[in-house]
Amino acid sequence: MKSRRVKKGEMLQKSGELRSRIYVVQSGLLRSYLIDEKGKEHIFMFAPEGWVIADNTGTEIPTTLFIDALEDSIVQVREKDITKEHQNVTPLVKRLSVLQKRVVMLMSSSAIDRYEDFIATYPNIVQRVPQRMIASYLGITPEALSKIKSGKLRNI
Amino acid sequence: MKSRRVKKGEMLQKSGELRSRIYVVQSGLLRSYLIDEKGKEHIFMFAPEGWVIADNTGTEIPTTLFIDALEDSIVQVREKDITKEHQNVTPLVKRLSVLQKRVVMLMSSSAIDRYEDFIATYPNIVQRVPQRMIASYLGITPEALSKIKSGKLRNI
DNA sequence: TTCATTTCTTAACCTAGGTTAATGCATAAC
DNA sequence: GTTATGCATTAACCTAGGTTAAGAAATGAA
Repeated sequence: MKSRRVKKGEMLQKSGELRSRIYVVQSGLLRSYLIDEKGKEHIFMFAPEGWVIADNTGTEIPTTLFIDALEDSIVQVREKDITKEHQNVTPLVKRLSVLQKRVVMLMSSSAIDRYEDFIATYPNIVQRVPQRMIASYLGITPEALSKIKSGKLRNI
Repeated sequence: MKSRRVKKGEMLQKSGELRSRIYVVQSGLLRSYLIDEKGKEHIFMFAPEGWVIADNTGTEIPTTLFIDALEDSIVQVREKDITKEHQNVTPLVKRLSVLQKRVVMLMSSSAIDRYEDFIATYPNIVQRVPQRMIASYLGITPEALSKIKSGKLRNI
């Protein structure tokens, strides 16, 4: 079980790769994100200590996400095909459940509600990453996030 | 392995239940959806022949979705805890990948692009369900979908 | 069949959030 | 130190998509 030191800003995976790995974060902070056709960056998830980050691992589908470090980090790298890890279905189901909630939020909640949910769910990430990345995770612009924080945008 | 006949409109699972099952659709069409705080319905997924539909199965998390039949259907009901089905990790990973794409689309694409992607991905579902359900799946109103179809809303 | 309910579309108007641009701060690079 | 680059905020303006409402078409119930 090898661990690896990653410097802030270092890229662990690029979109389009065929052999993706699973990264278990032991310390620090990683993120996965994509770049759309217009060149815009969208953060898919943050992974602080204890979290797992991966993308299509164990399928023939090429990766669509980039993974890099937002802080100096130590990560455990699992080369193994996720489908071969019989015992680890539960984290998969948990990730499904997290993703399901994310879809639901994106479909049914305003940016304000999503922001409040984000703060409640990831209270310790808010101070560790720039505002523009939180905006990116929420699916809004940094300007809109500023409006929300200053109360210029209000839920009815 | 028991199969069950379900009449159109019949409810298979209600939000809030603790023991959820896995439904494998053999014929017909199921959907899962949620109802938000404002009482609005949001379709989470459609499941035609061959698809699997489930919600937090194998976790302690209560279900958040309703599941019902949009057509008379025959479904295989699996009572078994999803985590116990060692060999079936691949469908889980595939569902993760589908959900991941859904999040990405909701974050980065216009309603028009999402509609076109929906048609390309699920060509045979479009004719089988009412427009308002497609709108609900896309995260827009039926009125907005009408605008899109009549060309009154256009991508730049 | 008839009446009622739901579905789809159109139109007028409205708003959450995007875009553009300017300004003040931080970092980082030299 | 100075200069440059990136970050956050604000403001003016814009637009995708929501809301409300009304009419036509389809579906269902009795």
